[in-house]
Amino acid sequence: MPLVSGEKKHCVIKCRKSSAYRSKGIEMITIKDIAKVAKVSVTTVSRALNNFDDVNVDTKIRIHQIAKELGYVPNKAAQNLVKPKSNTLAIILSGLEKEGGKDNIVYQLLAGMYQFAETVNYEVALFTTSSAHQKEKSYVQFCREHHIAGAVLNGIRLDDPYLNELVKSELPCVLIDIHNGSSHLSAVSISNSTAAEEAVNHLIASGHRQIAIMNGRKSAQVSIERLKGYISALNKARIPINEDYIVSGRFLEDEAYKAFISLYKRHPEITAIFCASDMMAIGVYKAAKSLGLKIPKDLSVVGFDNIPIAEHVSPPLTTVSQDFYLMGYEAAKQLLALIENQSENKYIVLPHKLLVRESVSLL
Amino acid sequence: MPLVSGEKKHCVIKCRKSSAYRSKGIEMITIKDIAKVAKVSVTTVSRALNNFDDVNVDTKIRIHQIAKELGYVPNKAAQNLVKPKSNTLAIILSGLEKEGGKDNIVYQLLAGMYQFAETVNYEVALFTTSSAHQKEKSYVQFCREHHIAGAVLNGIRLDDPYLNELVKSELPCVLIDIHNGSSHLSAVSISNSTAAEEAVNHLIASGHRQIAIMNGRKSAQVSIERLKGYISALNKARIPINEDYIVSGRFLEDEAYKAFISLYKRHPEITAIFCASDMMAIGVYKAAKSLGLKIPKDLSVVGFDNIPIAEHVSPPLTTVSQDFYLMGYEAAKQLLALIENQSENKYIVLPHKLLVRESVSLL
DNA sequence: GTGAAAGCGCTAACAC
DNA sequence: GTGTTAGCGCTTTCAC
Repeated sequence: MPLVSGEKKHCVIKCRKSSAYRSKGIEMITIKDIAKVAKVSVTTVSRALNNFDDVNVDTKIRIHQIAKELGYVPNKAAQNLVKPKSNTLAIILSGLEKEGGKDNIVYQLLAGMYQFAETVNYEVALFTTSSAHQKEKSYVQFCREHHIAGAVLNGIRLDDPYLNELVKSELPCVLIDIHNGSSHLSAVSISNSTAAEEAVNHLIASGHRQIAIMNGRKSAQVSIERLKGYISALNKARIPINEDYIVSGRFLEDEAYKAFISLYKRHPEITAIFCASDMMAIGVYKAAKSLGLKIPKDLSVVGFDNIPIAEHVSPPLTTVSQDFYLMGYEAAKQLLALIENQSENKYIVLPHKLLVRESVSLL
Repeated sequence: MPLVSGEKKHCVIKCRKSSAYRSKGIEMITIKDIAKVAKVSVTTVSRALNNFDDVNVDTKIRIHQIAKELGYVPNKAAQNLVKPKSNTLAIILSGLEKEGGKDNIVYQLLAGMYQFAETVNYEVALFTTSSAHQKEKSYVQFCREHHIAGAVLNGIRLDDPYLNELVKSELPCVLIDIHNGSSHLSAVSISNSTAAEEAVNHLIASGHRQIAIMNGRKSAQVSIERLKGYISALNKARIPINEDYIVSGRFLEDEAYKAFISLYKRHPEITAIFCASDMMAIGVYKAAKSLGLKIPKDLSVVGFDNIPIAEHVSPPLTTVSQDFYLMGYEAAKQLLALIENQSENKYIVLPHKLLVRESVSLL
């Protein structure tokens, strides 16, 4: 049928042209092009490229060869459209702010997650709930739009309006630092209360009795846990809790700075402070300096996180170390389990470690 | 025509089902579903949702309403498949390594880029050229697969095998820290040679004559530029260049530590060192400590980058500050210009600043 | 072992 | 102002 063949030719030429246009000059080779050169059908090309074994070995080799020569690159959009399962994981962050990266936490999380994703041949997409789009687009929406298999969430507040939607949705999810008992949600974190308790115990063991806590945002579950640990340590040592000693720096250096100055003015009897993050500990260091207090002689401080700066401040900061790289890695791993094995949701508790440096004095 | 209507119903039910399967329980509402409820065609729905003005206002409102009620989320894959222009930018990093984030540079770049992308309603995809996939997948391949409009590249080596492919491809690109004269490539960086020259001048002005340089990897263009600045400063001050004073720490703290110890053993007459990165300066700090050298009394050091740690080491590090957030922002901006306006490629030079702290002594 | 054809969700001519 | 239709690139029944 020469007529049909002629029609086909015309069609192909049209396709080529439109392809060239659509990607502004970057010619896109499709399986159709390969099929044409190899003189087989697109079906065969597809099967060959996907290494099906119901295709002749020679044909397969030939097709792979041609694909390579033509510089064929599969079109993910087309694949996504047609494939039931996605192979991309999302990491959803509360935000990527100019001042927010100093603690290196997000970077480590990302690195761990990418590392794991790579070993299992998954891709990862990064989504931030930034100010501008926050109102318009929810996490679930983003994930659906992008054909995402599941998400790891970090830095989400307990009162986040979209958290609830997520819990109700069926999207496989792993929460970092939030332990919530929903069936398709897993969680990973260290034991924040235990870690905080150890930190405060260290202060107590060093002879301190007037111990304050610089806590983080109330809307963060870790703040709640760390406060719990602080209270527990004090209780066990039969040290009365002074509500006045509990202040918040909202995880911010500057806020902590201000909060400590105000606290110290009211309570100069304080000899030690436990900070729920190293960034806040640094704020306290600065406040102490401006108050003329020497650390650890006049004030002992313990931090939390072990960020890169912690070992470089003077005196080096005693702190609770967390492995955020591992956390990202494990979160991704749990996510995959949720996605692939339909496995039960789990709550993974990672190890932590109290790093004793030089910011605590023996009283 | 009740018959037709009946058929339609059947069809929709089928669609629903298969949709449910494909996304494991997450039911995907399509414009077809909306069309059915609104009793209009998919075209009308599409036009309404995209805010075309050739659709009746009431219909439009009604369709938006229904879409909202049904929880409709557009399918990006389908859109990408059909739309000629993409609205996603890529940021390609040399790697996301466990130990690599301490300097906070990547985070700032990301933050700046995301910030800009958001203002212009673009998305951004992050791609890392990690060890495992490096051989299999090139930048260009990734970008084509993902229907990406253009890319910002950071941390690419001059000898990167894929850099060349990129230059030859027609993908709009912005290189950070590499100034290359290709027509569809823009670049953004500070003036590294000038900045280095200023840093070394500061050392010279403080009375130093025996000045070493701890340079970065040779395969990085910034290393070349910073060395240029070092040489130029020395030349202008008529201080002879001693090849032995030029060592490399490959931008790594540990390498710099070792390199400095070895350098100092050979040349104890050195009174100052210019480091091409703060991380290396920190390595030098440690080396100095283990050598029993006091900074700045016995050794003056100037760093480069102004990473968060720099102000916290003791003594606080005098360094050249770069604004990486701005760099990411500008890179994305240039990329957009390249993509949209078909604008000429440009080389954007960002400002830098010598931050004098306390690591340099007056000789 | 291979091909024809349908269809994923969406947009864009083109007709009415 | 709205509907019909074709098609984006790919995978996948189902025939042969």
